[in-house]
Amino acid sequence: MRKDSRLSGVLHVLLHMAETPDPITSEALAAAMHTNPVVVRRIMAGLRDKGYVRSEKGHGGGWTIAADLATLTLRDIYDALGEPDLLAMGNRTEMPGCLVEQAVNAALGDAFAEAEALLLRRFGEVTLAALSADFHRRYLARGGSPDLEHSHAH
Amino acid sequence: MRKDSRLSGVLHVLLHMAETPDPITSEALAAAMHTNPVVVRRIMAGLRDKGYVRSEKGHGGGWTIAADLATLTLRDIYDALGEPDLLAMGNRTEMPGCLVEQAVNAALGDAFAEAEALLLRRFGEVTLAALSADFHRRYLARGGSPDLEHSHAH
DNA sequence: TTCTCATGTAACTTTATATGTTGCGTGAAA
DNA sequence: TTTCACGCAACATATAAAGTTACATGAGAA
Repeated sequence: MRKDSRLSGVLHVLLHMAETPDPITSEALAAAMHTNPVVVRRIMAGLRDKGYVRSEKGHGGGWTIAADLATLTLRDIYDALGEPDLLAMGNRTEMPGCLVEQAVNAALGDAFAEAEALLLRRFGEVTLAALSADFHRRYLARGGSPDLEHSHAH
Repeated sequence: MRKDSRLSGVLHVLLHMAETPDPITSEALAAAMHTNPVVVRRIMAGLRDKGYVRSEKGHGGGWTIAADLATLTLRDIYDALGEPDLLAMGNRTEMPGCLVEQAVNAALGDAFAEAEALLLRRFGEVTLAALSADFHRRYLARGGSPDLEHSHAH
């Protein structure tokens, strides 16, 4: 299974948006992430529906943040993406008639459920404001020279 | 990404094998799991290499357990499968130059690492003997009638 | 009004991976 | 020597993320 990087991607985009009050176009965000504008719009659609971001068409249009980063958590973003699968493994069949498989499912299912709960709990503990603050810490630690530092020129 | 069910499948197979000292053919195991004999051989190959099971060719051949179920853990089986990915999500890029992405990776990476560690810890706590015992509990609870109970006739 | 910019969305392609299938070779027992 | 069963390579299928193309829509600029 190819790993799903939408959460990672959308957080990246949001933190960039947090650095400026001006709208940023899908194209600019896509360039920063080395991907396609349509991909950006696609992963942002869920966030727009939840009201976390706003999009404007036409000249001067683009994406802006529409929520308080101090209350938005990674969990909110994850949910807005449609709660994609967290685990790459699962039981072969749910609700099996075979008792052997029931025993296996019970043991694995418990572990899987715990891991998922742990992830969701962690997601719920991290606000976007905290993430942004961490970025600024790294920014200063790196010397604090101008935007070049967090640009994507490679 | 489609979910990986090899661990679930191989445990199912092992518990069936634990119910009899006689060798069981890939074909019989495949029938129990509603899959293909080649798939069974494929997921069993790693366990054979580790010495957890043995395979014999020819008449009366098939698979037998070659290890002590009381010391074999789900973690051992997981490792024998080649330690497949546990999580369906991951960071977009490892070692990014972008500080924003570094901050995102750090936050998500911590959560991911914790969840993986939790799963591996849980896997290490469950022996195949415990799994088998759980099956026998379920078997008795269900009335304990003959093999029909854990057969796969649907 | 007309042109340009930027999003919205559907449809298609690409890529990666688990799973399913076929075919043939090898060794062991009847 | 025939049959059984595994070993394994090669190919096919299914699914989902990611990338791409094309076109419609709406908003501001000229």
